[in-house]
Amino acid sequence: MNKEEYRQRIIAAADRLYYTRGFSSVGMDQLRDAAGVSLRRLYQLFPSKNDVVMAVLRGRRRMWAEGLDEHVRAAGTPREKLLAVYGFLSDWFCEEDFRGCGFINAFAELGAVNSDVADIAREHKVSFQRYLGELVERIGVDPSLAVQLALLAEGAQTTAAITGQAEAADRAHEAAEVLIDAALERAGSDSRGKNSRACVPSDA
Amino acid sequence: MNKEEYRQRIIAAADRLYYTRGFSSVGMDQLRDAAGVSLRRLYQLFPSKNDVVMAVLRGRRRMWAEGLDEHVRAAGTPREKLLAVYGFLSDWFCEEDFRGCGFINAFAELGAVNSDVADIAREHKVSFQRYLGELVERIGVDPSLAVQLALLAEGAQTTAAITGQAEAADRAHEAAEVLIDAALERAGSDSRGKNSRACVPSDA
DNA sequence: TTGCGTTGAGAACGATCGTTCTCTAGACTT
DNA sequence: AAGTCTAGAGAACGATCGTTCTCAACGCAA
Repeated sequence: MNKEEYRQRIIAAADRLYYTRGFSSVGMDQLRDAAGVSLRRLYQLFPSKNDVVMAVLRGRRRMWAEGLDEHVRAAGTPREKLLAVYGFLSDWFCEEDFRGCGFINAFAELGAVNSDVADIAREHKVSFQRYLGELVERIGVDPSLAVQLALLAEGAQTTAAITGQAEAADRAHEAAEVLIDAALERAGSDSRGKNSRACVPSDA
Repeated sequence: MNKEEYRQRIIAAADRLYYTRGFSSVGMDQLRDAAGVSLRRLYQLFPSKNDVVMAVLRGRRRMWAEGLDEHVRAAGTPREKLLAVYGFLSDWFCEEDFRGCGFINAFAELGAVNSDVADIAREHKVSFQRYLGELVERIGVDPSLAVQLALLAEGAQTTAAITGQAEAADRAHEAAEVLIDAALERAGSDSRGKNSRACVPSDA
């Protein structure tokens, strides 16, 4: 087992522990036990706990982006791709140990006293908005739709985490349909002439 | 200065400290200094730190509900009342020390290891949904609109907190308008006959 | 085999934190 | 004035935690 394999073992164990119990309530000793490595090796690979935390968050960022993109790519039309975001959320919310967005949690717990954590949380959220922005661009509607859809997704994450309602993803999906279709209608009417509040079928 | 005044002083100081720095990074000594009371009196009024935390959260729940209701009552029509929620959020997000929803933060930091905190966070979110539910009921549309509007509000809170974009409230407001009007249209067409996807002016 | 570098196990250290205790000074009662 | 109760200041205690250190065991080259 080489250095990189040890790193991954540690990160995987830390991710599980930190996600389910929070960062500050998991000590390095528990992490050592869970990862099955010695404290010596742990500190050799990660000079401080903050390094573990950041490695976990970076790993989570990558996993999340890849999982989302995979889900979205499987969808057909641009409109379906946008809606696939909420399917991705729904699957995630139904996982047994779901406990909200790791970056929202990290920001809430450490963001005020740890700017590295605050930064990566911000980057994660901004890049999600950007990702939605690219999908929105393809259907040629106002970019502000991307922010609206992001708000629904963020809200679904915190709602599902705190209240336990995994259906939040479905409500977000329904709302997203309405918002997308309204944006499409508006784009359609704008391109055909100003001030005409046209009535276009929602599956246009 | 009587017992109750001391309690309020302590809760006010704790609220400020906990909200801006998180719960676990604020010690009882700092709270003592900020509140200007002796450690003895502090423990006399709150037998443990958890009691302070819970008192802070209960106070925040009341303040939040009152502030929101005040804002909503000032609005005229039921539709405007629903939209006033996002005006309330906008004002809040622009406050200098805004750092997200205190209950989301508390849940993220302590929810996994402190069921009192998890419970009050859940209660807060559920009662917000219920509050929106009552407003939605008055305009006679599908109750699921309340959940959708709640998702927008929750999403705006985390987005504004993490990315610093106070405009999230405005985007949520715009999205809420679209969702409300779509629900009104749907209710209108349902009451006039089934399967007629009628085109009703959005200010109906 | 001897010597050297590495590793694991876990003790040790220093800091922090929640909580309690001590000591002292002042207020109030009789 | 003497005694009693209360309260403030902060030391002290015990636990926890991040981090480092010790020491013995092991692998391995010469």
